[in-house]
Amino acid sequence: MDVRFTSEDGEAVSLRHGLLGLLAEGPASGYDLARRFEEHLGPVWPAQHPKIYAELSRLSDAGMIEVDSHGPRGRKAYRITETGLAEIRRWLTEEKVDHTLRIESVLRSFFFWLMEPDDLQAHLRREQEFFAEIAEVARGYAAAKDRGDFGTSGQTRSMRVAVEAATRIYQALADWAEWARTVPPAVPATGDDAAPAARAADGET
Amino acid sequence: MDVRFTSEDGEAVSLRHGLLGLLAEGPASGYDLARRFEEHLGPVWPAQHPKIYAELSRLSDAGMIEVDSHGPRGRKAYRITETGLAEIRRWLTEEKVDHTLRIESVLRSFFFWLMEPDDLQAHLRREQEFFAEIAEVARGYAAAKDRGDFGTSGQTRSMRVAVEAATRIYQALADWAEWARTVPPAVPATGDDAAPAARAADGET
DNA sequence: ACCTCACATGTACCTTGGGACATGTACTTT
DNA sequence: AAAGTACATGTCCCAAGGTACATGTGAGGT
Repeated sequence: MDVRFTSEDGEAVSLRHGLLGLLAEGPASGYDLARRFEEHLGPVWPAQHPKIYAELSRLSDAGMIEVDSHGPRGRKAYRITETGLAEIRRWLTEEKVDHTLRIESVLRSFFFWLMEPDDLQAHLRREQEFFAEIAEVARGYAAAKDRGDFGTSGQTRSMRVAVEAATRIYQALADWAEWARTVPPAVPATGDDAAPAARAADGET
Repeated sequence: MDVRFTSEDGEAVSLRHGLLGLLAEGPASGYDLARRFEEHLGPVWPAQHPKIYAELSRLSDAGMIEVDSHGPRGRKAYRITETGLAEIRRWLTEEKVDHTLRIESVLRSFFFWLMEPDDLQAHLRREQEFFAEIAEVARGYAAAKDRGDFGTSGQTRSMRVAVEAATRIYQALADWAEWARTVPPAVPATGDDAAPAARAADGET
């Protein structure tokens, strides 16, 4: 077949491999996958069902997956093929990892100096609470896995590893937000005007 | 003016506010911004110059920025306007934060069970080294700021906060990778075949 | 018998992101 | 004087993401 998957040099695409990975656990329909994406990968990698169905078609055309069964209301479950399994294994071992973070909270922090100190404090408090909360949820989830609530299969162990990442990252962000609240709000500014910027580099043509 | 920025309900767009934020520090050209994006926000928020120029045009049309000066080789420096400054402040204080992580390393971990134990160990070792390395770089950068190498302006303090986030997150990821290496590689498998999956739902057409 | 809700799959459109390609200018080195 | 490099701005196209819209089915309640 001739389907072009990776533009020329072989860049990776996430949704595709996410779907292959989930299908490697066993057959599932687009609907199932949409839910599992939301439940399991949700906070880490969002995916909407239209994209999922579209991607499934493409994967099917490429021979990476095939229809496993037809169910009640038009339900179509897909099964991963040897080709698909080989592809996700290749991706996991050979394709280099994209390490960019893309965390909006962090991006925003570059511009904290533009915020009123009070607004910033309130913002950081909310952020801290939020991150601490999901960190706690993640910890609870990790504990359940450690108790063996979900068995000891390879999938479960991998989930456990992923959950550990979530725990640590969210906790790190919660700690960070807490720490950030202790950073003094820069020099006292001019007094009458709270806007410290926008003048700079006085005009020449 | 009538330019529609945020599709209906007011969703945020990152590049736009990233540019506004950088311009709030003072006038800069597209070229400058492309470099600053790469140097400062690089690992957190990648942006290519074509997008930057395009976005600058749009921001200019919207009255958020305006041409500040013309330089040597067609160089056009932009300056943020009051409107633009108000917009980024509004974004910072009013717009709710998107907390999704989108970290490929973590996404991959969901599928670690598909990897050969040896490959996985090698992978985790590389990941650990990589994360530890940038964490160290970030720490060095933080130390330089703490020594006051870059002054004590609001911008610098915000940068310091952002760097702290990078430090903590990368360190968390390094620790996570190290921890993950100690997780036993699931049940011993069948012995003759190292591929534990892909059979499920055994074949009929 | 009807209604409603969860299940299930898709199309259409618009925006965003990324890479390739194109163009031209000033400075610096040989 | 020529050549190379860093500066500087952009167009074009395709892939990917996100939202809205459209459609139909089966199970369970009233």
